[in-house]
Amino acid sequence: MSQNQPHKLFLLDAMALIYRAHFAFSKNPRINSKGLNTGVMLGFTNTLMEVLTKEKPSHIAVAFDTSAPTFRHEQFEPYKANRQEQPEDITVSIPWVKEIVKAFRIPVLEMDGFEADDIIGTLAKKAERESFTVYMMTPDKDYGQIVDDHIYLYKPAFMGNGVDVMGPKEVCAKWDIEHVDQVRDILGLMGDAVDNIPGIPGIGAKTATKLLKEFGTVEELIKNTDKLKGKQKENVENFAQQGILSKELATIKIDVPIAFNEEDLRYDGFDEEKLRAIFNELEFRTLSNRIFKDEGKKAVIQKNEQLGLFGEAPSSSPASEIEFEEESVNTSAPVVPDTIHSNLHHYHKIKGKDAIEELMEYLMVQKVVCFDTETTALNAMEAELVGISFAYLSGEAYYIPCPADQKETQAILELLMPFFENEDILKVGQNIKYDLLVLKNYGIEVKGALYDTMLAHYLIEPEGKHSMDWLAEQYLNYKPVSITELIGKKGKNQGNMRDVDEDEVTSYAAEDADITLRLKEKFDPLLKENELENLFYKVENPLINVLTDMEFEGVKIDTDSLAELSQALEEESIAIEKRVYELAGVRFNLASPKQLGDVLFEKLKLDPKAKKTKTGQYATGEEILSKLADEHEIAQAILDYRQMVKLKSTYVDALPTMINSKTGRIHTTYNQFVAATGRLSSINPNLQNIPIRTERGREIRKAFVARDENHVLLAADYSQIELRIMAAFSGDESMIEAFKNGRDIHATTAAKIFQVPLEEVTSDMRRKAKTANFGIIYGISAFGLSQRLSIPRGEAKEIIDAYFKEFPAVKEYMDGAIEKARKDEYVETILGRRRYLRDINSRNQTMRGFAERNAINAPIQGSAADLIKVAMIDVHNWMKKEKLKSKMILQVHDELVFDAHKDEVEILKENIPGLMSNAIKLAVPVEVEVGLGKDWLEAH
DNA sequence: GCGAGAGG
DNA sequence: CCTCTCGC
Repeated sequence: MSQNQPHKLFLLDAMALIYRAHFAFSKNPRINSKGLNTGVMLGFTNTLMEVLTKEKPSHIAVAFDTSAPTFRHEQFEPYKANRQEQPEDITVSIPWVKEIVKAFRIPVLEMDGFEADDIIGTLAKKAERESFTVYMMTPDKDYGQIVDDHIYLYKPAFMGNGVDVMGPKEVCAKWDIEHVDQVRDILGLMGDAVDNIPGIPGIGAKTATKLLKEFGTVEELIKNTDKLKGKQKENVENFAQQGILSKELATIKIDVPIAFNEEDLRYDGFDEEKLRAIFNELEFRTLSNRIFKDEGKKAVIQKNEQLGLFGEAPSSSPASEIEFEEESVNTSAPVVPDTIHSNLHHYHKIKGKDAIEELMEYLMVQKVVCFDTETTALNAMEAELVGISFAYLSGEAYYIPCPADQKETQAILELLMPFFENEDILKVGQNIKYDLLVLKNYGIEVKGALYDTMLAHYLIEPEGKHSMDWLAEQYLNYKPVSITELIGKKGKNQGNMRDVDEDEVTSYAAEDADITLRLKEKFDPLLKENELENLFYKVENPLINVLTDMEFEGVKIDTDSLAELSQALEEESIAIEKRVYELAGVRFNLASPKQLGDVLFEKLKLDPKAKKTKTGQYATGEEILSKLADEHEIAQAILDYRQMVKLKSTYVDALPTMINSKTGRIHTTYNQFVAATGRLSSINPNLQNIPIRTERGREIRKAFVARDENHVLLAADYSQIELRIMAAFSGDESMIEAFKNGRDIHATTAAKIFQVPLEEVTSDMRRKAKTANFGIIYGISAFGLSQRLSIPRGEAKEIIDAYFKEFPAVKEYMDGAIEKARKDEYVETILGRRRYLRDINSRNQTMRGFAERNAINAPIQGSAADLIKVAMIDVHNWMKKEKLKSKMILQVHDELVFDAHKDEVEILKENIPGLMSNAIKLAVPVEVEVGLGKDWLEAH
């Protein structure tokens, strides 16, 4: 065999896997029509199939114990005597399992006088010498002693735990020992109740570890009892022999007289006829369909052939070389992703009270359960439930259809209520806020901690895609059933989940829950590695509940005043449009920047050096038109027209159409996954860009009103929060000083950079300083500042130089941030939220510059986001604790808006600023301003 | 997909 | 610097 071909040997401990399957099915036994309990056979076959498809061993064997006594019984009579009588189901199942293994054309290894451990231990060591990578598949911890550079302990997935592959490092870490050999010493000292290995009395896992750290082996310990004290000394001395014997019993033999013959263990595919016959006998119809179905067969068998694994596939196939150079099973991803057809799973449809109640019994004893709702709409506030899926074991999921009859659905939910309201079960979901909101509309308040896989990935890879399909492919090499297959492409003609065949929805929904759960397993270690656990568990996940409540509440708008405004804007914009055509001397589409550009710069020739956009059009942006406005009436008219059209189309006319017919209010959706800096964003509609700067814009703000006469709007906003964070991070004395004394920060900045007393700061100086302050936060350049202030680049540079001279710590901080980014390729916020800046070392000036500005801006903008997120959680919890009637309804980056009950205005005003200021401790005072009013403009 | 403009 | 929505 050439070195190019894979040497990947899997050795399975049949007995251990059989016991495992037995216990997995002991709660709900599977009895076939002949009264045979087939749970063990099914569980074992599934595990075997999973190994073959997922890990693609080149060689494989299954080892069994025999009933003959082994050398261990001869050494120590009570060995394994403790073990209860083997359950009858297992005794009956063993011959079946052997037949199944044989039908897979996998060798069955057994030898009188030796246990499966010894056979596996011996073969593992022999195979390693033949340059195999060996995986010992067993949940039995004793095998740790055999683990070596190329021998791994492969614990199959079980009860919610994913596959666990342990090399020497992991084994040593698990027991806190120096060398894997010491697994024997540990077991020798502490004993093993299951196998009735006695050990030394009074020594458990902890003491064993401690003693071995000092003495290394059982033998050395016994020689040095003089270094022990008291009862421990006595025990070790009195039971020395028993300790030595225990170690011997726990030692897996590696010199069993068994030959290692490579060719015998090579896996060549299964015997279809035989396997079919066995499955028929056992009545494994689903499994049979899956394996023998044309698609399934292709996936299982041909995939392997492609990889050059089986038969006479050429050994020089480049794909196979690349594919199998990998050492670790986790990285040897197959080329073709698994799908619902090729992957092993059990997806069940659960219907009827009895079945649901039975499922509930299982759910209620879990610690971690994933669920997912299927609905009729994308908008959670308008969606009806079509079904709910649950998963708590990888590869296993349940789907409960919910009928269109809402009474029946309500009755189903009644049965599920104890699960959703259980405080102790971790609820896992992909974009779980959606599901919470759907359920909330059915009157269900989901309680207990949440775990959103989308959110997990957002923290791990802030700028990545977080859709389930994408994550499944990336992390699980799995291609889920696509939603378009079920309900068609997005858009007008997209079907409704309600109309899809129930079995198809079952597969789809159950798969979603299953995948989500499996993603969690992948993300857990990544969150830990990147130190994101605190942010994830303490901030982002708890925030989901806050956002759910806010979205559920929504906000009231005054449609009458908007209708009036619409009318006024309509008339005025038509008048201005007319005026523009008069001035231009031609009619054209004013709403088309392309046509406008041609009219302004080709026909009217307003600017011979007119700038163009990257697509070759003339640029007609606000900045450009503003410059022309002094000389040309048309420019100002266009600006006015644009403003009116913008306000009308984006707000005045759009908002009333977004009112929910049931609640009469507007419910935005807060997106927790899109802003790379950690901010929230708001869509459908975006309530984070409601106008405020212009007179007309403020009219729109006035239309956001309190819920009724008993309420007012209360707005609380952080004052200069990003600048304060900059001051705190840089530690700049004079900036911190200004904040501590509550001075006008922009005026103070102006006084410093223009070298005048505070009283002599003009409004123009203040404006420039204010722009400079914002620019600093954005990691600005002299060019950027000159643009914003419409001043020459040289003057802008002078301002920046003066700024850095007056605030030297700010300059240092900025340089340090870029330095850190260059080293780590990421920057982070106060709570450790990361932003990766992989272009920071790019040779492309533009890309590098962009990354450098981000290195400065991201930690500041992101820390401000961290702060308000924590504040939202704190305020929300406080309001809940106080059982207030008032509701938090909006968040606009540095501002929170409340629908405040008039009776509670005082208590809110007293508590909210403090909760917001103290959410995270900063080295500068954090100020919060509170306003009240019947509408948002007045409150702000 | 882009330009423009609303917000922070 | 970060978004979202509109109309072309």
